[in-house]
Amino acid sequence: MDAFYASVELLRYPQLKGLPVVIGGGRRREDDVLARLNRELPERDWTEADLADIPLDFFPRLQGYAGRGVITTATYAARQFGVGSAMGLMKAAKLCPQAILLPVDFDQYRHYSRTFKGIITEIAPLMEDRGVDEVYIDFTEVPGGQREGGRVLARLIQKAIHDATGLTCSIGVAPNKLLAKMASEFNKPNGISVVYEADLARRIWPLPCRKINGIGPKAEARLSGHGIHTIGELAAQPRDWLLAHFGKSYGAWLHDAAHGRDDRPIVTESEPVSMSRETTFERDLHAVRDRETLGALFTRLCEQVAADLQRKGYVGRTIGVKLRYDNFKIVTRDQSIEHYTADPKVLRQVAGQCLKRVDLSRKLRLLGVRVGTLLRAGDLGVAAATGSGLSLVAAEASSGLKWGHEQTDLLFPDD
DNA sequence: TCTGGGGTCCTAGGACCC
DNA sequence: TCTGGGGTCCTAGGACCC
Repeated sequence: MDAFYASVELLRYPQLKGLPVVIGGGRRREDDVLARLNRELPERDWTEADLADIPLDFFPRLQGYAGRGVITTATYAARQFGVGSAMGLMKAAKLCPQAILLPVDFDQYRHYSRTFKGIITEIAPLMEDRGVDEVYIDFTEVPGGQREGGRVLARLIQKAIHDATGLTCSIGVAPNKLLAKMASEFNKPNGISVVYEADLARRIWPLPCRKINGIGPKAEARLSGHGIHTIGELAAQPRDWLLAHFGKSYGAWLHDAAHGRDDRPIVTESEPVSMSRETTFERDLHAVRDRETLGALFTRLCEQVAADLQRKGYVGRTIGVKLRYDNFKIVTRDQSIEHYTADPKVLRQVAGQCLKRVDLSRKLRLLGVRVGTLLRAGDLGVAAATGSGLSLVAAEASSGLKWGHEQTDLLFPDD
């Protein structure tokens, strides 16, 4: 299989090119650049079309930021100061106060995301969605896909995306998804890298283990404890040694990954497993002292999840809560119920029961509500009828009359 | 001045069933 | 007194990714 990994760079203001910019936060809507322009320079009707004309002075700065937000993404100029994704904005403000702070605008991202993916599927239909700004493509069967090792097709996709959106895009091309993802990082932003199997030792092995998609901070630390820092050092470990120290499954995967082996196919369709909503409070809350605030937030989270389920056409039957205490410890509780639902009242009731099973003496920082074991709402009747019927038939076929009859009552409690 | 929100997948123990 | 093996479902926690 030949794979592409493409990710777009979501920077839309040409006048900010080369400047330190961070995107994040989101609570301070008054920071929205267009809103502020229309308030302070009302003689012009500022719209999306005028983004390139916005004077630099009108962009808010990171300096003085107060709040719990984190950085979603940052320009390369900002990263020079040591700021980057997932860093707290207040810490970033210390490192780079002059950086421009833009709020996250999910509606806008979704719009650009759809456009970007639409363009790609027109050219190469086998696309795997990996989030708002990233995709894998299998271009083995795309006409002309093999020219210059895929570079020609990559340039075509880059140009089409830029023409339609003004966004730049980094692309990695390799024999599989693992290597394509690593290749896409070689030449950012707006670059194309082609990595062949023969390049493994020269281009992949010198990289830190952390560059492998699937090795996070914990695994990196453990490897480091064994003196393993680069992918080459990882590849040099005997397979049996990795199995012994990292388990049968993860150890084998580590060994394969270090040797550039990956046979995962491109997955073009997938069903959601769960849906959730969570919120970090502006200040830590106490279950008793802030009971009303917390109760209202809790109800709202349930309503939001219910609305998400309904909008997307799903029901679920495992309902749970997530709490993060002021010491950052996370606990979860969930409960499966008999009937699938997307009813906010049912969610609130069951989630409320879950909440009773956790320690509420510590102050809370975050509260979340989750629904799992999802089913398409349209398949609800089908599952109730044929699902149960089939299991009954199977039971009778395998064990005769011994317990087939008593099952009948259990399987159709409401019919 | 600590550290968002929305996901997936894996592990592991216990209940329960055959 | 000691004792199987396989399977599924449920729950809790944790690593990781975008």
